[in-house]
Amino acid sequence: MSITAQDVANMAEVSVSTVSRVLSAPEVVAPGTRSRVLAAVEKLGYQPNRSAQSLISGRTSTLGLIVPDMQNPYFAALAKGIQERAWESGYLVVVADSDEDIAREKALLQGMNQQVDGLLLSSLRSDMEDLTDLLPSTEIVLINREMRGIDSISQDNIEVIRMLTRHLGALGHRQIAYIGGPKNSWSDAQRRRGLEECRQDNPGFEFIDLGATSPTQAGGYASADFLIASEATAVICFNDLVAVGVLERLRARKVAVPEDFSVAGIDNVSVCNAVSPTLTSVGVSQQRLGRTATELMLQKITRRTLPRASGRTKAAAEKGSAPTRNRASSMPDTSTAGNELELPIELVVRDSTGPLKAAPYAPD
Amino acid sequence: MSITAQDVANMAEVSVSTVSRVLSAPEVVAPGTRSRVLAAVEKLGYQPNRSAQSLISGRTSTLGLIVPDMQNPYFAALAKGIQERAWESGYLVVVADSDEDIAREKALLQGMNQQVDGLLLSSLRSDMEDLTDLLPSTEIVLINREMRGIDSISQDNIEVIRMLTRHLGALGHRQIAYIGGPKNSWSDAQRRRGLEECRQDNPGFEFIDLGATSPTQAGGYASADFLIASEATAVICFNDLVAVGVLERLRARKVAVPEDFSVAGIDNVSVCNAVSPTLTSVGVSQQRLGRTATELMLQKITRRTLPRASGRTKAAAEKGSAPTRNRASSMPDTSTAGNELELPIELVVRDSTGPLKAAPYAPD
DNA sequence: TTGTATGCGTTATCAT
DNA sequence: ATGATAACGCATACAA
Repeated sequence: MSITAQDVANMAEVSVSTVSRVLSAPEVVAPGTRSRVLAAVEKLGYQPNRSAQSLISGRTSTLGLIVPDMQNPYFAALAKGIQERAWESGYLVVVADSDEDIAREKALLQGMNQQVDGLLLSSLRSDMEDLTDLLPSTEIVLINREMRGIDSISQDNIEVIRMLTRHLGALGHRQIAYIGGPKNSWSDAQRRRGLEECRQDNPGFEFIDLGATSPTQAGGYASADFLIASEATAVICFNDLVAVGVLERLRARKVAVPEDFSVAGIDNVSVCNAVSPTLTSVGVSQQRLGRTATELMLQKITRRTLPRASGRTKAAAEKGSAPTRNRASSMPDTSTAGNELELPIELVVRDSTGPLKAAPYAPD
Repeated sequence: MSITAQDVANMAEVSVSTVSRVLSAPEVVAPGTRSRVLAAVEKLGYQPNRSAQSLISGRTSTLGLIVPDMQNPYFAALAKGIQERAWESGYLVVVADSDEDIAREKALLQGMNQQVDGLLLSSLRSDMEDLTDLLPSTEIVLINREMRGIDSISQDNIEVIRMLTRHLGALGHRQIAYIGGPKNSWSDAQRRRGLEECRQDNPGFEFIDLGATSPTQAGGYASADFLIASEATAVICFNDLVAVGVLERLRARKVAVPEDFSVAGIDNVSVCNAVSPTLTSVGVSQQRLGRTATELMLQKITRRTLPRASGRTKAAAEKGSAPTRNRASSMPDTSTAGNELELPIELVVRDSTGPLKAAPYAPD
């Protein structure tokens, strides 16, 4: 840490400015001196002090990511994709876990805000206001949540429901239940919109609302009994974790899957292959989603030319370029303008869904 | 970002130094001015520029974490614990994923080194040399790997094997197989030592080496056939992911668990509850391990009084205080000196292990 | 108790 | 093409 540009300058017998130039604009310095400096850099193992660079440039080469739960495989995969893409562009990623706690989320937002060039926010529960406060100071990209005026990229949850409905319909199911997620979840709201659309498009179908549950295995476990008690022959779960919980409870109650019920999850996380029966699921690759979100963030950051001597605080808030809205979708999107990013939604059919055999489960 | 201490100073009609003092040593400034400054800070929403602070102090309030795979639930949980504990002390955590790639790991080591106050390295595969190069410039804590001269904290893998052996032995098993992990894995080496110890302590037992595999579900899937072909009635898997793969393959081959084989995993990650049969496993809580490692790291960092105007590069390398070695163990540890940290190892028995019913699986 | 001045390591501006 | 010098925002030794 203690070896500075001055040390290099001494060894190469040049000034610090030349050292700096060799690293930032090599072509402008004479080949002779350049190689001399480079040699010194190499020998001393000099690496510019990032803090000093940041102090001048106002940029940290660091991105922030806030997720509700790192242990949830969905967010783990997302984080992996983000970190990967960021690293390719020389960015580090600070990952923070709000533990599904909205107060903690706000604190993280505040705490990370100034130390990163941009904030990637995944499925957060915070209000609009909390975000708009930060907006002038930090670039923000929302993942799986859309708010007007803020860039975002999300899975097309309506299409997700459509695909699942079509799949289950093709298997003969007409009574389809839905186990929902947290009430303030944007994804859940979208999925319910999808259900509504499907209800109207498919008069022969019945969609049964099994209410909300926590987006975990435990939540699914607790909801499975509602499913058994319902008229449904198939169920769509808020996410794969919930679906796993449902499978577990169904097994405990000796209900066969997919013979008695077809169970489908959403997101297609890795655990789908680990459970038995393996779980049918649909979604975009989280890693790709993460990469794409990061891509967008990097564009925003590098596009922005930072004013060396800018106006006062409030001036920055006014720059408000028309925010781009992006949607990961398998269908052409009809939204406003800007760069549309499309990610393919994959439906992966596994053992937990099958043809409608008979009447739904009825205990003897 | 653009509001500085000068702005606050102007509003409070004091000098910048007073502003700085109010925040760092409030008791040394007159109550009147103090509240005046505080009011201005509040009103302006002033937050000190971290880069400027870092430039002076040489510390970044950031920790680095390198894991081989964030998607592996083991490392996800570990990262969660680390992030949590770090946040409590005002530290952010940069998480990087080497994707099991040793070259990438080296690059990450290099790249993060200077931007963090300390590096938490989990199960890395790098050579000793690569680390000792960094040692003078960064504090390092190894997790689940021990190297002389470097602080580390790990699960007591020998005890882990002992507990599993005792458990399986109590169920009547005498032929126990082991499916190992990566060849250069420190954990795997420890576990094999544990097996060796058990072999000597339990003359009636036979331990069967089923070789190495990748530490994934796929690895377990591929190894299960060796298990079936062996004399074993029970198997200990390198980790839970491998165990899940084994279960899957056994199911595919219509081998009943635990009737025909008892299957045990190591680490007790969350997926143990999701599979069927639920998986018996043993290990320390990853989150606690992460917290403890971070605790140690924070102690190292804050203990170190950084010399404002220090000697040259090499001088720092000489400080070499006797490194502490820590081990998470359920038994008192007899290693050298310093702070011994003990974490309880939990054995969680689930459905995948059971009493030896009859002869091991033999196809009709 | 408070203000002035200096320096942290780097980049950018201006001379030369 | 290169070197001196001035910021960047903050903390601190020293002066008052």
